Amino acid sequence: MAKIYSGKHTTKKEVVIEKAAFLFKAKGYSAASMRELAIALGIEAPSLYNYVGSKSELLQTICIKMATAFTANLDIVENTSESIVEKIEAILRFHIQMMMNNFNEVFVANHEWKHLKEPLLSNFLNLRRNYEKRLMTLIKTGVEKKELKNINPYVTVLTILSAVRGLEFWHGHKKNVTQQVLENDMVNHLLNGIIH
Amino acid sequence: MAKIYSGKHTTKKEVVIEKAAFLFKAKGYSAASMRELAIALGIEAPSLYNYVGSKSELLQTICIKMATAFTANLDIVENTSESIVEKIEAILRFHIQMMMNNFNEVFVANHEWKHLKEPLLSNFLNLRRNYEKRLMTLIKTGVEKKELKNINPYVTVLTILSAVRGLEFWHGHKKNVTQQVLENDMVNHLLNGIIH
DNA sequence: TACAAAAACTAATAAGCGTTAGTTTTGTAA
DNA sequence: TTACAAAACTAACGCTTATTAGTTTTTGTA
Repeated sequence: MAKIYSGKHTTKKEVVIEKAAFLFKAKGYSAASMRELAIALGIEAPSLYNYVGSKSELLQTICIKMATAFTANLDIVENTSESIVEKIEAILRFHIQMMMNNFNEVFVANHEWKHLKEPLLSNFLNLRRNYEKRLMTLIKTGVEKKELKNINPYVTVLTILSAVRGLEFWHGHKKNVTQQVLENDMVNHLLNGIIH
Repeated sequence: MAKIYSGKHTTKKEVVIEKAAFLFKAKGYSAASMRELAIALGIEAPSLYNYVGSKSELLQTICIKMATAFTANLDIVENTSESIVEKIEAILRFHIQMMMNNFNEVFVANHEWKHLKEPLLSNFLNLRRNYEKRLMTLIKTGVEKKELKNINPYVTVLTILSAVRGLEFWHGHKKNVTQQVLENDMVNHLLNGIIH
């Protein structure tokens, strides 16, 4: 029937991906159907294949896109001349803001990656592992420079990344607290726990 | 063919539930099939219905069981005469230990609850909301008693619960660090960030 | 106005799903 | 050994799934 909506600076494929992210988040990748996605876009299911190769391609696109975004930010932060604590704060705030501005896609990358098919699954997991390793190196350097307590880098990275992921819950109950308060309090909680 | 295995102190239904938790965790509730579960138990799919009413009943059992366990612990901790900080530490350690000893079921309750059907979905969410509220009250009391910094109770509960959930990742990479180190470091990180 | 490409449609396929019905095997106790 | 119940089986159901093939409609341009 209607031609699917396409915003100014987004291709139609990007519109499909956005809606897919919303649906995958709401129902999970497996439970979300292509028919459902099509209906949400105002078209019939087979018409989707004018834009997208397959259902799993949608998931792939979302997951890799997010992994790339986080890695790109880390590239930048690593090459600044800030202190380690400042770098960690910058990374923390980036995570929080990504959670706010790209909620659906971040959520899907965090929760539905297990449905990726090989070799993309391994690819994605490698990106993540690498990201975590670089964060650990950052923590380790901070400890050596006495900017941070003598903490275990692995546990610290785990704790920080997990806490940030928890913003998903906030997203559902925004009313309780503003984004600014949330961001600052969380950054403080997590940084105060590890600095001297 | 073979009669399904049944341990000493577990009914056959409990064996089915355990395997279901493992499968739901590994593949997600929707992607896991009853046929698959049956094969994992060495029987045919229809035989499952000698023990279980339906697939969704399996999920319900797991989710409610976990929610009940956490609530029961909170009941106990609340009624001790410990300080607020000690109570929070006790709760933290309980979460961590549940994560270790009932990994699959905790994971499923955390990730797959969205596939619960009404009215059980609302029931489950109420239990969780209630749990969080009681934790917030605990934090609030700690702030009033000057045991804790002047922090936002909502953000604090969010941060703590999320960080603990992140133990899922550790479960996959146990080698990096022992359970004792992990538990202590995480407790310290999260407590030091909020105490005076 | 005509033409070509993009984007929608309808119809259909094969595969997998949870689940039911009805039957046979197995294990236990009289 | 017989009888009964528990627990397995086979066969099949109706439904949903992602996807394909082939066709028609819509759109933008010359």
